[in-house]
Amino acid sequence: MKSETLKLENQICFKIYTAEREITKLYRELLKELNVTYPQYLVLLLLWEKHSLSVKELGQRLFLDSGTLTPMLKRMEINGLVERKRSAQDERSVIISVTKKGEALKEKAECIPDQLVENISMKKEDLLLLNNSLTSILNQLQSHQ
Amino acid sequence: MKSETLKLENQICFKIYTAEREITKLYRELLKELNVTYPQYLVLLLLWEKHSLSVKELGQRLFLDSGTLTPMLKRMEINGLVERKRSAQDERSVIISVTKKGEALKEKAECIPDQLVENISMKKEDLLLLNNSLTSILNQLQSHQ
DNA sequence: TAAAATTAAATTGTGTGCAATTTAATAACT
DNA sequence: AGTTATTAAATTGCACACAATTTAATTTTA
Repeated sequence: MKSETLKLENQICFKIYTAEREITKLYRELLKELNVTYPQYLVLLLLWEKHSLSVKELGQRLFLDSGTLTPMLKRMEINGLVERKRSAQDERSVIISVTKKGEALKEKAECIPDQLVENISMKKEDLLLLNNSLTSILNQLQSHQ
Repeated sequence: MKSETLKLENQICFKIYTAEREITKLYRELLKELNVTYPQYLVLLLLWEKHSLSVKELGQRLFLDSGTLTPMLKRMEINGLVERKRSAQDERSVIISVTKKGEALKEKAECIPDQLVENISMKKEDLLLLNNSLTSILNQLQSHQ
């Protein structure tokens, strides 16, 4: 009885590990035209909403630290998608804002969610179930910090 | 109506992306004593069952290619966990076998699934639901190769 | 206010993960 | 048999991801 649960646990972790890479692979294809990675796309999604966010705020929303964000944002800056400048109010903070070029990608990206739905092609009901399950396990995982 | 589904899609992908990192973080803690990473632990799980597998077979089971496996297996070899030798039957193939030291880790690892269950602490019923949902989306994702 | 503590990014170092290419061995074909 | 095609690893190059440390700025506190 117990060992079933243990095996199941392992399966679930491995499946999440595998699903993450499959999703990244799918996004790689969909984002090829925009010349951005999936994590960069996540940053853009936030900046298309808010225009400007500090590195700290981006980190809080994406659960990423400066060790990941700093070099990634520098690459996005080099590609002309974002600007980085120190906050005048607090010189410790770095404000990231989306450039016109970055803003322009929003249009090209409009079709991506549709394409994603096509590729995954699951019933809305099943997607809701999956969403609820993921919310539940994320709450558990993140409750330990 | 459609746009809700699209948003949901994005949420699910981001949640899987986040959950994968939270799970890896949890495993990092649990595997610290064994001095292996989560992907290395997955290799060991297979080798504890089969003792010897080719790089190709490991890749098929873990959905990883030689670009990932070769350097990882070399690190595991350096740490004395596995041996790598060319197959006599087919010199193209490299056979990975677990060493005594690698075998010895199996005992230390016995408690990991229990600790995992403790940390996640979800009802078996919810775990089954999540497992089914993940199987479903993985089938969808992997059906496109 | 001066020293100590905290905070935000950046940096350093290690380990994946994968596309693309290369190398070597085997299989298939003419 | 000799050429071509295929296959299995390895290699190269790039982009995360994160622990640990460092640097600089701001707060807190004595």
